[in-house]
Amino acid sequence: MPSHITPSALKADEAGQAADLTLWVRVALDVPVQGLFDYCSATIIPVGTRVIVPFGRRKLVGVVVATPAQPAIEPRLAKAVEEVLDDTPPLPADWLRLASFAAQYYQRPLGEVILPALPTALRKVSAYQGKRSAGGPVKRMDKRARPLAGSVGADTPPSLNAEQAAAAQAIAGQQGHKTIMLHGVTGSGKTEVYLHAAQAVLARGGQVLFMVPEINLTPQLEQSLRSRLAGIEGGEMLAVLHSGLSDGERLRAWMRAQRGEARVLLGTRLSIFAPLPDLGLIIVDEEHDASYKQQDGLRYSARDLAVWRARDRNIPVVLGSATPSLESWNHAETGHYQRFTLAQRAKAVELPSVKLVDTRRLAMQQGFSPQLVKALEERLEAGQQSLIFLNRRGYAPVLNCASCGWVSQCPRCTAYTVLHRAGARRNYLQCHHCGFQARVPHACPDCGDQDLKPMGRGTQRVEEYLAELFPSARIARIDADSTRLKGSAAALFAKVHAGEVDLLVGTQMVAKGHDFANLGLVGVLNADAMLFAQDFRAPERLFAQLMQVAGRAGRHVKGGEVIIQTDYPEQAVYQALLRHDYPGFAQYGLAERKAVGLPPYAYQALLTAEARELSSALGFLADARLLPEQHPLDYPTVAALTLYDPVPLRVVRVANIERAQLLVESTSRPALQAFLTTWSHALSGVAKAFRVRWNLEVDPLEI
DNA sequence: GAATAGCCTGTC
DNA sequence: ACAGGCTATTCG
Repeated sequence: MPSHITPSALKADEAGQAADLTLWVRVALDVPVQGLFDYCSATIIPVGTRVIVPFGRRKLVGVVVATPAQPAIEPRLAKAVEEVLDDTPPLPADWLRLASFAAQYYQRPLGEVILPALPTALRKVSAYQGKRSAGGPVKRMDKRARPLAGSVGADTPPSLNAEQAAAAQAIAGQQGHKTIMLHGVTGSGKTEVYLHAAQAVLARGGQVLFMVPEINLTPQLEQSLRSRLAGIEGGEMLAVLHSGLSDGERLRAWMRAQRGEARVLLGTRLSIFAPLPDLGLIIVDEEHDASYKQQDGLRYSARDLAVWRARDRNIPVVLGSATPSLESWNHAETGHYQRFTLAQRAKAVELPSVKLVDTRRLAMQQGFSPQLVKALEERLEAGQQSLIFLNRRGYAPVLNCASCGWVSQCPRCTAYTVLHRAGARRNYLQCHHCGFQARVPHACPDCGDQDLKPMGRGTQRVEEYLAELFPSARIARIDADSTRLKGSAAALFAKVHAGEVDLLVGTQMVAKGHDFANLGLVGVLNADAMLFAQDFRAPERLFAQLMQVAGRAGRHVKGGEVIIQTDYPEQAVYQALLRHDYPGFAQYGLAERKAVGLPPYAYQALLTAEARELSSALGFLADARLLPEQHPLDYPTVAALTLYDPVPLRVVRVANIERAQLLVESTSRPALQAFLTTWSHALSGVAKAFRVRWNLEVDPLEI
């Protein structure tokens, strides 16, 4: 891709031939139309520059991606660029390469990748034209720029143990591209390795991109990065980028990254699209985490793009996790990634012991086994904290009529409504798929019986039961409901850290990041529900989640303990957890995947259709499936390509929209890619006829 | 007969 | 996506 005007156009210009005076730019626009749009310009506009162009009856911000000698359309049909937005430097060539790779790989028009990747102010015409635009967003930002965050005391890096030092040195000394897997249990000190390696890269003038799954859950990381960087030299070297920022803050962080003022960018998945001219190292912490996968719009994997970007820029990338994805683990096993293992906990506290409680023949009380209750008592007496982990919020997952069997169903979704308690007389039923809320009926709507019973339990009910069991214990609940208000999550966590809580009930929110000093026991309820989710990745996710939640116990107290209640203690996942044996679990999981031809031994894409009628969604998918047979000449001959039967989604109706999907699979990634390119272009035509919305996801995480 | 919802087309 | 124009349809 040329980064300047082409020689032929320049020659013509010099020669002064009237016909050839015009310069041409090829512009990417955020419209769901395949292709790029050519405009003429009187001045040279470098590739990577944003421009305002007329498009139909409106104006749009676009990005110049090429400067062709001749337009692809009849020259007199082309319009002229209206305004060149040069308040930012042109987007760098490597950034454009990343965007066009993502567009190709995820089967999207280039403009639909490039423009949404920019801060909103940089892609809105109204930010540059009109009454409130004074000088454009960048000038306005620079004008009101104030010094960022007060100074932080520098801290001295702790010394590394032998394992940490080996990993840090390998990363720091790495010349050129390499993907390094850092496999280390919770508390083994991965963060220290990242920080050491990052410092080495900073010292030789590189920028570091540090990605985490969710930034709000790791405030400690931001703090330690800040204080560590303060020790290097003056100035504010850290920028933070995530979706929780306001538009202005986001623009600021983005500009500081592009201008090279920020030397370390700490961010969530979207930060993979930040321009970083001196990028020298990418770190992907908790690389297995599903948050790296964007779930709407361009469905990219920030982890996979990080590996691509690092290879493209010829720099190292570190993938860190206690429970790597099987995809990454397989790359390490086959030698594509270099693996470092941190086997010891850095602070010399041993791993918590894991116990499986076989619940098949036990008299359970409100979901609690006698063993778990006894263990809770003991920890209470010892003055230690306990955590009950349950991945189900609300009071009870369904309300049920004891006499006729009626269940509380969402009128808009094929799902139950969940019973929530919100104080006396304020209980309600809520659908966790569409948000629908209803009052709790006094009597069964079908038979009028007043005997309506909550079935099963969620965090609220567990909290209630614990209060009954241990009346003097101080209990807190942390889930999406109790942390809805801004600041309430931080307040709850602060109470736990301050030792004002004895028993903590929580969903996966408590599993990530937080380091509880006085936590001795973790009890896991209802883990089996996760194990038998239909998805083939369910055991992998369960293992990762339980490892993570288990890692909360005994980080500082001795004799940390994890009790998992299950009906299936013999399952490989639980057996591996007993031994803290991720490699064993991974080996087993990979063998299973290989035997049935699932990823990483096959590549997948998922076509999803949404329509008012299920028959339209299924009809669209059925026709889509027939396309390659009907037009064999258009399609590359793809060996080992399977298009499965269209099937309704497990939760088929959400908010009165019916959903179905079709899985495509191949043993060859290039073959699958070639097929998808032809196929996706043909799909829009079929979709129109069926009046469906559709989405094609490459490398889906859930199928 | 005009008001208006749905549908088709083009966007350099 | 979005705007514009076209047509089928409904209502006073």
